[in-house]
Order: sequence, then C-alpha cells, then structure tokens
Amino acid sequence: MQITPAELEIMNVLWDKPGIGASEIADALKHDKSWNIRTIKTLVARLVEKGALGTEPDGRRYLYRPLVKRGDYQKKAAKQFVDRMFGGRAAPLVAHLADARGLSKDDIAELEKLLGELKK
Amino acid sequence: MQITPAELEIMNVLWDKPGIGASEIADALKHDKSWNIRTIKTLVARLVEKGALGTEPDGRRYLYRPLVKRGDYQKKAAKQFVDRMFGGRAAPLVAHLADARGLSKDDIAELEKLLGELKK
DNA sequence: CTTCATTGACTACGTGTGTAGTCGATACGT
DNA sequence: ACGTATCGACTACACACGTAGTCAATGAAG
Repeated sequence: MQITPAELEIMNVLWDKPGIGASEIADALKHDKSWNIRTIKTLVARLVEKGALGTEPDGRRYLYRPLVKRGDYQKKAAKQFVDRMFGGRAAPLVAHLADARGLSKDDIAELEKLLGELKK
Repeated sequence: MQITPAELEIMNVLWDKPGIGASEIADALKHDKSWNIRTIKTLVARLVEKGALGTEPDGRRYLYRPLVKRGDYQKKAAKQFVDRMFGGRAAPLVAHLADARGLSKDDIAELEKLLGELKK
C-alpha cells in the first residue's frame, strides 16, 4: 500500500478526523496547502482505489475513513526508511536527527523513558 | 537535490567505494539487484546531471565519485521524513522502530550513549 | 421553477521514475 | 586488420504523481 507525500496529507487529516467528506478535508488543509478541491478529490479517489480509504454514502456524497491504521503505516514506513537510508540501523538516524536539531529536550526525555522500557 | 530510491542504491555503492566506473557499480549491485548495465548507466547519468556525482575521465570511460556527503544527505532525508510522517517528533519514530524489531541490543546501547552526550 | 453551486466519475497533461534500447566510436582479442 | 565487446550520448516508453479540467446529475437558494 504505497501512499505518496501528497496523499499522506489527506490521510493525516482523516486520521485526525475520520468520517468527513471531501470539502471538509479541503477546509482542514486550506491553511497549509492551497489545493484546488479537484486535486483533493483526485487524491482521495486514488486512496480509495488503493484501499487506504473506505467510503460511506451520505446523501449525494461520500464520507471517507482510513482503512489503514496510522500507527501501522508509520511503523512500516519507518522500517522501510531506515532500511533504505541506514541499512536498517536506527542509531545513526537518531544521531542525525539530534544533529539537525530535530530533537527537543522533551524528545530526549521521552527517548530515555523508551529505552528504559526496551531494556526490560 | 532529490535522489530517488533507485538512485540511492547507486549512491550507496559509491559512498562505500568512490572513484569506480559504471561496470564496477554493476558488479557491486549484481547480487541484490538484477539491473541491466543500461539501467545503471541511466541512473548514474541522472545523478551526474543533478550534481550528486562528479566524473573523472579514465581512458575512454568515466569514474564517478559522490559530490554529496553521505552524512549530509542522510541528515536532510531524516529530517524530511520525520517532519512528514511524525510532525517532526523523533520519539514516536524510535518507538515504532523498536516495535518493528528494528532495534538490536547494540542499537539500544548506542542510543543510550548518544542520549547521554546530548544531555550535556 | 430557474439558476447556480457542488458532487462523483472520468479525462488530461507535464514531469518524474524505473527500466532499457539504439548508435557511433573505440579498445581488445586473435 | 577484423570482428566483437564496451563506452558514453541520446532516445524510448509505460506507469506514477501532482495538479486540475469537463460533464452530467443533483441539491440549494431565490
């Protein structure tokens, strides 16, 4: 189930707020993206075709809802990315994120907690 | 500087062994990928066009060498990926990797060391 | 009821990407 | 010297992707 970057924007909206129609998706994206409603509908249609979204009739329109869980997709994508870019090693990835100031103090604290749990 | 997944395979070979020609790249990839030498040459040509690879004549052929440092590219790609998939938060990414068994004991130890340094 | 907006279905189109073929020049084996 | 393998340059082509237009039906607003 390949989801492209543009499609992912749609998925993110629907993961946050499942069961809305195309125009509501457009509203949710209006501030970050300046996508034509047509563009959004095309992306949604492709996601339905791919099986990433399910439809539910609501009058003369559809409501959409993710069929893929956000966490599942993230997990798969993360593994793929690390495999491709870092030969499967996670540590260098984290090092780079730190270096790119991608890690806040909170992140670091969270990671420490995580590692504590993993060691058990 | 956009590098596609297929192109990245080429870059990985050249980051490991800079200054080789197209046929040596083909040799290095022969076991994992079954790419026609033409395909490899096309990918290499595109990378040269993009400025990701430099050329150096060697008789009637070229030797290639990365103009982009592996670490720099990894860092940029990592940041992009985390932004897109996790809204910039690294911790959930690491959690997913752990869950996908993408983290070995060594990784965990390495990450702990890393976090120790980051806290300073 | 007429007009206008909105909807899903279908179509379009430039660029990117994976995968490779053609061609003319040249090096290499015999 | 001659055929063959190989090189770089150029070309090809299908499918993916971002971006949007057309069309016929339908619903909403006046």
